[in-house]
Amino acid sequence: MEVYERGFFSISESGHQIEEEMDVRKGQWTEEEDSMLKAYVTLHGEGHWNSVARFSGLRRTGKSCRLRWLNYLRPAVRRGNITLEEQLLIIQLHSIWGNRWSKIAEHLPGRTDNEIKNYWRTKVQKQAKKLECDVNSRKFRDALRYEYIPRLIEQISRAKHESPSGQLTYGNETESVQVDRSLLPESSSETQVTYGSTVAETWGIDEQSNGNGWLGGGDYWMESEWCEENIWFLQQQLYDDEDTVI
DNA sequence: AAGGTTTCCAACCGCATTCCT
DNA sequence: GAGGAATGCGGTTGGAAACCT
Repeated sequence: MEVYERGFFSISESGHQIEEEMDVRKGQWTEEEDSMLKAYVTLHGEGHWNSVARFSGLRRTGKSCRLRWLNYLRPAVRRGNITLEEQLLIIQLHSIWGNRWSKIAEHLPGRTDNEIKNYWRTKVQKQAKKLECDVNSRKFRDALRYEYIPRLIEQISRAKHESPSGQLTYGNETESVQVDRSLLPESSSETQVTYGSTVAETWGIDEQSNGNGWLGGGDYWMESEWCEENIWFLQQQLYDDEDTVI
């Protein structure tokens, strides 16, 4: 169903402000709108979104055009599931920056802040809820950092060795993700996790195994790792730590 | 098969920040 | 420097798809 709302387009033209009232379309973008936006931006470049909205023939607001381009149409945008390495990065970077999604997204080539935010809410927060603790609580963070992630890495390594070729399936990725050492928290003597290197290095994964350092593309989604066994394990850990972790 | 519920993600909204005149 | 427009960011929501009963 098409949804229109009466709204104003406001643009600067030759130093003058022009405002025009017209119907503004809302809701899902159609293929036709996508092609119009793509064609316009390809020709004129990014930016000046209100002008894009006005002159491309799209009955959308500048904001809407910008969002659609950045989150969906931009050639650099990676589609598909968040890879394991990306998941690890997100968890790690979130522990440093919190909900600063755009900042986190800067370190995940082709991923948008919106995608990362959605991932966090639908996957990570959901698990925190299952564990009956707040996603931002020290408990949950420590559980992830000291127990869950190393355990995850162990499982990956095992899977790696169990695969017939001795290698993980990486898919067709060509980009690699690295974590800036300065962005990482201090390493802890209490954990086997050592921060301050590439993610692969950090968790003992052989970066050379696929020739490009990318761990993604395979079937190693976090979803599959949040199995009952892991939930149980984390719950036990949380209860065990009840007195020691504030 | 049908209806209800849950999940997921694209897109909207409002506020903050940056840019421009 | 001030004011207004444009852009960016993070929280929230609506609805389609998937799943369950």
